[in-house]
Amino acid sequence: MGAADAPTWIVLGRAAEAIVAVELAADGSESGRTPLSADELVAWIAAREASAPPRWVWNDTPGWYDPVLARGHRLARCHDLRLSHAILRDSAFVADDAAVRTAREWDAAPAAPDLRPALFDLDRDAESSRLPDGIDAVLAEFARQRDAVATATEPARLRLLIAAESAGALIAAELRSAGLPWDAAEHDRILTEMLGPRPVGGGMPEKMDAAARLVRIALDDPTARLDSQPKLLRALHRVGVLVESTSRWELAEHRHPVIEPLLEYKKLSRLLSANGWAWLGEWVHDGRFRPVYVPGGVVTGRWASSGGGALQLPRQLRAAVRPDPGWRLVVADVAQLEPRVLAAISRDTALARAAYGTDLYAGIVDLGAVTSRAEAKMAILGAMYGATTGDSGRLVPRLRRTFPRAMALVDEAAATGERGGTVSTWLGRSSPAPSAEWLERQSRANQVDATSDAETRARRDARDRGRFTRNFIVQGSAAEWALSWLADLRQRLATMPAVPEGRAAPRSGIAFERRPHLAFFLHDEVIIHTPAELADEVAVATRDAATAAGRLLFGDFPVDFPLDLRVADSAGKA
DNA sequence: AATTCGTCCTGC
DNA sequence: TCAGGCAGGACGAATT
Repeated sequence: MGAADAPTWIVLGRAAEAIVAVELAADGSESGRTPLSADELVAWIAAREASAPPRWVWNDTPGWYDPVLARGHRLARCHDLRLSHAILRDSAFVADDAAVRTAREWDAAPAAPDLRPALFDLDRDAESSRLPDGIDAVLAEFARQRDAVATATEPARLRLLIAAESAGALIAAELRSAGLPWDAAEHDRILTEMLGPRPVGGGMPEKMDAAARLVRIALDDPTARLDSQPKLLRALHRVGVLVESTSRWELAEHRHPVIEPLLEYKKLSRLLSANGWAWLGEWVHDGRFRPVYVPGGVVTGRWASSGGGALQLPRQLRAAVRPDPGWRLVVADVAQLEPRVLAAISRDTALARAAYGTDLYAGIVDLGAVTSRAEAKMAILGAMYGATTGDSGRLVPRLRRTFPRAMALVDEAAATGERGGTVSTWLGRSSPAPSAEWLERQSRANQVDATSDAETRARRDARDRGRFTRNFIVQGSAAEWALSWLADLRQRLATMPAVPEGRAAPRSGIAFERRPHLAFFLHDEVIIHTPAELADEVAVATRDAATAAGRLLFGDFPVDFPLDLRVADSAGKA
């Protein structure tokens, strides 16, 4: 079959006793149907991908793609029906009466990460996945989704969003497969340096114990319990440290001999419990940290993670992120992504110009809106998060004069949210409707006999929701840019040469992991694991992908996305 | 005993 | 690290 005849989509689903692959032409008409046994499925997928990559359509990416990855194959494109459904169901770009909105059986929450290759166990009970997987149901949902996009007010943007979201699903699976190269010995060294040697019998590490002893001396209580917030609070009160909480920032405001060792104890205790030896043993195997990424796990479209705290790795441990011998890490993050995205989606050329080719905050200082970089940063964050008081809130009005378009967009988003309306990101992900309780409290507060208490609460609810919708359009649109960046970069890396098998980590027989590949993603940062000789080429590709993502989403609007990028032997600060 | 809630700290 | 958005994880306390 020549590329001209290649199907646009191949839809996978379950039939009576097997799996069936249905090929669809560009107009949606069926052009082929192949029954497949579980055993032959992966080989068939790989063969079809090799001839002319279609867009694979399936109910949920991990169930179908993990077994393909495990057998060493990578796929270029997919359409993830679950993720796309969640977007289309709520999108304000989609017609109110679109059938996709009422297909409730596709509302399944992101499945708890199921790492077993359950898909190919034809006898598994329906319990393990509540998502439809029968081929007729899958084809019907795909048709509903294509119809919803075709009749939407912004079909091109929704197509981009669905493609980016689906690419994210592939990337999440590949990130987990490849893992983040992790030097357990270096991690152990850091722990030993900070906490003391790993205790053999389950006791407290030396340096933590030393800090605890100093705290107990200062508290004049040899048996004080430091891990119980209420007990610690009472002990502090007894020695005259009248804090309301035991949080670090409040303790730091007091002067007392107990403060310094207590802060030290809390720091070490946190390190031990969150990322100590237990974490290392549980999450790092064969030199890789493999968290579960959850694309679309956050309402705004950001990814969440489940297990291992992948999105909260403390800075002090990043030195343990190390490439394999002969390999390098390319570590890149976008400088001030969200305000740049705000400039683009509001078409605020003044803000874009302040950011262009430089440090955005410095650019704002140059415009005279504020007098220091620190003020610029606080003002911008306040604008995006809805600060009304304090230093940040005080600075926001100055931005309103300097960047009226950008500020009008976020202010309008907040006003819409306060009224109970929904807002949408650049590509069309819409905020969820307010809860029934929220609406109930608003309407109760509007009745003539409303108590002032009810009015106060409703007002606060409304403001909370306004801050949410204000931030939603910025955070969500930034997530769309980041996904586009990642998807573009992934395809560039896929064209780079693979090194011979011996040059990759021993565990990795997977072909794409023998060429430069994504190893970590965190909102606006990416880490690529690459053979050393390709590192410079990867760095260029990473920057080019950022430029391409900006063009794809914002056309020729003059906003740029400069990267802080370095090639390194460690993800820790050089 | 098991589950949920609150506090604290980490990341963006 | 005061404020103002989005998260996850550990742990102890409260609830069932």
